[in-house]
Amino acid sequence: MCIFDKKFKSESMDFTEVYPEQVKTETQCGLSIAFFPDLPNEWQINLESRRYIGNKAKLSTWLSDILLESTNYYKDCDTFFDVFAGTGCIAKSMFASFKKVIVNDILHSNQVIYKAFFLKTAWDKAKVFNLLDTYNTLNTNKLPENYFSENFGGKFFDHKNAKLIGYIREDLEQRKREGELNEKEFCVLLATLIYNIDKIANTLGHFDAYIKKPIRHQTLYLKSIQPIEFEGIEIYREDANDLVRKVKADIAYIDPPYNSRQYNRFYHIYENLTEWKKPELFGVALKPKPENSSVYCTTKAKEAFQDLVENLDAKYLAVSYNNTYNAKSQSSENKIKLVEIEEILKAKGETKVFECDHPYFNTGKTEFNEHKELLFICQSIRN
DNA sequence: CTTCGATAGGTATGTCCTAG
DNA sequence: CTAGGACATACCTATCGAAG
Repeated sequence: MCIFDKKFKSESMDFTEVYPEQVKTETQCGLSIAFFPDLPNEWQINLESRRYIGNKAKLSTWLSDILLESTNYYKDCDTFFDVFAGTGCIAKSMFASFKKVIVNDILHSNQVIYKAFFLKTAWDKAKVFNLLDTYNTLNTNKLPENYFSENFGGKFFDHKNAKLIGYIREDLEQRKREGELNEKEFCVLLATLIYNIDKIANTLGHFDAYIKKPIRHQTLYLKSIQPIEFEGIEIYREDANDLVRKVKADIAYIDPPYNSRQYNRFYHIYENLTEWKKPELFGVALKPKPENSSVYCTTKAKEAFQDLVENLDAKYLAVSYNNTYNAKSQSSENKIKLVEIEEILKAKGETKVFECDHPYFNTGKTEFNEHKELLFICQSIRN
């Protein structure tokens, strides 16, 4: 058994003193030490360590600097509202500066991730550790076939890992049903599963398609996520245009999808795993019937954006944009033009634009010689 | 101490098909 | 013809260790 069981319960434990031994222990007993502060990054799974389309993690310093400087946040701003929060990285970077941070995203999986990382409710860490330990030491050869392995085995994951993932998810469901896990504990475990399978998925970062070449086996080992709990967090899973009619904020950050790529299609595996309703699946990529598609990925994007801005009750609006509007492929072309964004924001209030050279990543043949990440800051004219 | 090559990690688009 | 969905995938960069 692991020495951690006992030590973890001790409030006054000196982490630095026992630290090198603990790192070794971790690999042997499968118990994650990710909840311990001051450990090197390779032993933690952070909110940022996730593959996600349009991920703003690398821009968060630039973004928050501009945001905080240009909005006088320290004088009269208490509430930050991330309307399309995605990974939640930008929202997290605001915890130190605001009393209240509101996050919203339509995807179920992102919801679980916010609860796991941010929610400040009581949970039994030792229980979570022990369960992860159990999962990490399972004999994967003896696991039964299940929904996940039957559908995704040999495709998005190798068969062994798919069986393990399906087994763990089913086990979590049962423990939740029996009241053995509270919501926070369940979310931490499920988010941990999501973050770890992200690392071994047979894809190029999303689940719109899988790689057809033979799958290289990688061991699935669950390293615990490291929550950053925040008292002032408020979590929603609503249509952005509905939600803005209900909440108020000092600063609202708007980073919608800008091209026709639907996030619910990219991350259907996580949605499936989170909801665990075992839906019927279609097509080569085994996606369920579309749910929670975004109007921002369609030709109605401009109208939706206009409606959003008009109804948003915030002192400041910050809007992210990049100039990928001349892509060769129609699917990647921005649905809202730069001038349209400017126009809509200017009607709302005084608007400034900031730009940053963002080293673009591109698998295609379109050349973005001057790829820029833009940030609009609009000070709302309050009536 | 410097350079080079291997490897891991991260993120985006190209292209075809079909329904209306 | 158009829009959106389905299917498929590449390339750049940071890092680390070996070699010079």
